[in-house]
Amino acid sequence: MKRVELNKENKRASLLKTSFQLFSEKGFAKTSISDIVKEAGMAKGTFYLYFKDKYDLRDQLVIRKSLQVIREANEALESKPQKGFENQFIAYVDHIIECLEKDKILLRFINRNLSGALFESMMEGAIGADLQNLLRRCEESMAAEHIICSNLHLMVFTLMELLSGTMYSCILDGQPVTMEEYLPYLHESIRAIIHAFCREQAEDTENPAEP
Amino acid sequence: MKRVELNKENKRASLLKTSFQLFSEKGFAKTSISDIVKEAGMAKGTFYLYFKDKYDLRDQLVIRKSLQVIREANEALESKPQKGFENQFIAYVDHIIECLEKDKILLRFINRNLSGALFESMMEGAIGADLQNLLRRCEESMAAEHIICSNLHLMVFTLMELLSGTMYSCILDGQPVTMEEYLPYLHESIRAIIHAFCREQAEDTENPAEP
Amino acid sequence: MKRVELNKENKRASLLKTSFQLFSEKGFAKTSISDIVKEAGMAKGTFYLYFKDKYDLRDQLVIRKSLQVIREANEALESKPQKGFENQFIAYVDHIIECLEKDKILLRFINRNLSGALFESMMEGAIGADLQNLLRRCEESMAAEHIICSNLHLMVFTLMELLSGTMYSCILDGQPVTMEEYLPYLHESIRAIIHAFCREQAEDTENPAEP
Amino acid sequence: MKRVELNKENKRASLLKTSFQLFSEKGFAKTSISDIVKEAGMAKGTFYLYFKDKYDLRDQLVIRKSLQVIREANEALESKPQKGFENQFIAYVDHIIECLEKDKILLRFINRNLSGALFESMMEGAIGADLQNLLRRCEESMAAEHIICSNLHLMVFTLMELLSGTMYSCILDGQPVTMEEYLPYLHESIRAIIHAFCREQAEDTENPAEP
DNA sequence: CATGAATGAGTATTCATTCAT
DNA sequence: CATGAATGAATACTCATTCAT
Repeated sequence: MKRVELNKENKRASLLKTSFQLFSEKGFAKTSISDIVKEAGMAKGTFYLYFKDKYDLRDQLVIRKSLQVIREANEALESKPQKGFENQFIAYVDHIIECLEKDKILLRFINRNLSGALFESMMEGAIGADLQNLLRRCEESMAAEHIICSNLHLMVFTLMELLSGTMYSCILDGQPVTMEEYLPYLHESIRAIIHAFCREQAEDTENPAEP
Repeated sequence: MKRVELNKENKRASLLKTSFQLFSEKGFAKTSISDIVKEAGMAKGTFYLYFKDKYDLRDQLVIRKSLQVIREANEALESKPQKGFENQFIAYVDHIIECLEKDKILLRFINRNLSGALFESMMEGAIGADLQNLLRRCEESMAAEHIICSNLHLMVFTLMELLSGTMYSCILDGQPVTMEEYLPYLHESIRAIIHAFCREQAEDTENPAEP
Repeated sequence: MKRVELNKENKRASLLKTSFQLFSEKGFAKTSISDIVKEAGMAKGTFYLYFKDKYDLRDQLVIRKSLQVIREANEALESKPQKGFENQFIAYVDHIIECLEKDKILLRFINRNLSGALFESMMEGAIGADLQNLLRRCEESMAAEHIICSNLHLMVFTLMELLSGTMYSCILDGQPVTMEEYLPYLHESIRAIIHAFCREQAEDTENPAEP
Repeated sequence: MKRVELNKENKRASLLKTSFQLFSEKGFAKTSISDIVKEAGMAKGTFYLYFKDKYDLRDQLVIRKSLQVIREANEALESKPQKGFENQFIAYVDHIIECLEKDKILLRFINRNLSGALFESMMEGAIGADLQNLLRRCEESMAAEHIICSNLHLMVFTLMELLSGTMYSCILDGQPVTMEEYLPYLHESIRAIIHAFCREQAEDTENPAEP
């Protein structure tokens, strides 16, 4: 029964916003549709005009929020380009960390609610496109720098799993150390993995760009 | 007196086993206590003689199952000792992977239900002791090989986060590749991270403590 | 809009009526919410749209029923005014007795369920206002008759405790005698207590009775 | 699981004592047999060796506790005899008040749990005998003082109802005043009621029992 | 579009009571 | 006598979903 919440105009947005708050506070399982509509200041029936059920709402929420993080990281990367593939990648990672460190609730939310099934469906939507984009840009950078990667997909996968796991622990729990303390080690680990996957192309003269 | 004690332990074991099965099949949220006791063939009230509630049951389950994996890996490691710290660690990881690849349900269960709060409480129990043990053994190995690690704790943290994230994806979803395909890359990544954290001690005799 | 409001009030009334019946028949503790809604012909959930729980329902019931008795006694008193404070008070008491003798279930219900805590909260609501009214009227009567009461509050308290205790025994159990038999003794006792608390104002000459 | 509570010897007494405490603290309805035996440090089954059920236990408790109060008042009265029937009665009342003011828990317990049905059954047991005793003593006192009471039973009934109602309010709730403040008014009311029921016998010789 | 009253299946939890040991 | 594990009926309460207005 809070406000009338920008009445009319944008009920869907209001429901998304309210439910994000409640899911973060009380968790998904303990948040009822009743709670959401009461907080959003509308009637129960209205919920079903916009979402199929609670799960539908959650999934839309995860997609929007994840997309938002990735977009922000992309934009930040474009506005401040780095020299060299390795540095670019690390800058990208730092943007994501910075973004989620500012919005810990979002981090917790994404981590809690990002199920495998949903993740795959996201990969075929806008997020997938964005990530394809990222991969392509990586390839370009590496080509420009004459770097050969044994398996780009798996390298990104490895790096992303490392990032998401450690980020969650350090940012949210400060366990085993805070993100600030961990960051140099993370950077080193990332560089080490990149080196493990990549090698520089042999001499320019002998190998004139893959004949 | 013995008969009765035995019977109790059977009851508890039966509840744990049944609920593990149901949680794995239908998920924790969609499994009711009714389901569990019906499947286990006992009265509802009996459940409450052994567990405080569904959450208590789940936590005990996670602890038992996790402990089991770690113990198995420890035993396997002891029975087949490896040469060198790096190889030892990789063998340890391989044991865990092997163990969870055989029991995917267990992997899914642990990953789904291992919340941060529970994890920390586990670290103060038997599992914590086992992991302390592991760390100590690492230290001994490294000392014996004159390897200096910049931060052993954070190295193990990094390696474990990498392992658990990739393991979940590859073993359970086969995404982006199967574990079999990913394994060589994982090994390389592990070695790379270890190298990033460690360096060999300078000359044996002279070694004037970092000149 | 009106139809719906009306329907709601009917539902609430139906629950109150049904539960009063059941509480009277089987007692509060042995009446379940299931019983009530079954008897009232509605769904379980509907109950919780109108009352917080069984205790809330009971309290609302006690308040309504008590108010009803007091209101009736007030109305009866106004329609048949008596001469003199003492007679007025006795007439008031007789109205209450008459009213509860006709509705023994109500008497039993009020007596059983009127806890101290609820009683006090009632005293701050409509019932309190009604009783304040009664006290004020008593004061006026007494002033008009030049009667001085050493402590009006305590007198009414004393009389009411006497009334409620004896009423319950005599009307409901016929113990030690029926109300009919006891009534003259009750009247005498009331008069005696009033005399014990009050005395007539001194001599006419000095204070010529407010001419 | 407290102590072993004077093990063997006196389980019944232990159960009575423990349950009195718990009933007083949490109320009868919210005290379970589990609570009682746990607190008394014995097994559930043991309860049923001594009491039929919770209601049986409560009733025995009420009887014992009530008897105790009456006995104490009787003993106190005998040890400090008063001059005159009226003073005797008031002394008796004061003893009861004093006794219950010291043990408010007991007062609350008796008031909460003394149902009409139980009361009657008590009247046919030891308590009834004690009260008969009291009545007989009253008659003797009055005869000795040449006082004639229009109805001794109803007078005692009236006085007792007045006493119990006001005592509960004043002692336990301090409402509308404390017992200390109320006591003089109570005494006056009692004397007034006694006077209303009794009159002194006219001259001894000339007045041969109401001509 | 929006409402919110009504539903009733479903859930966790309690507890008096029994009975084999 | 004493135990306490086992029972399962019973209870309060929740909540996603529908539908008449």
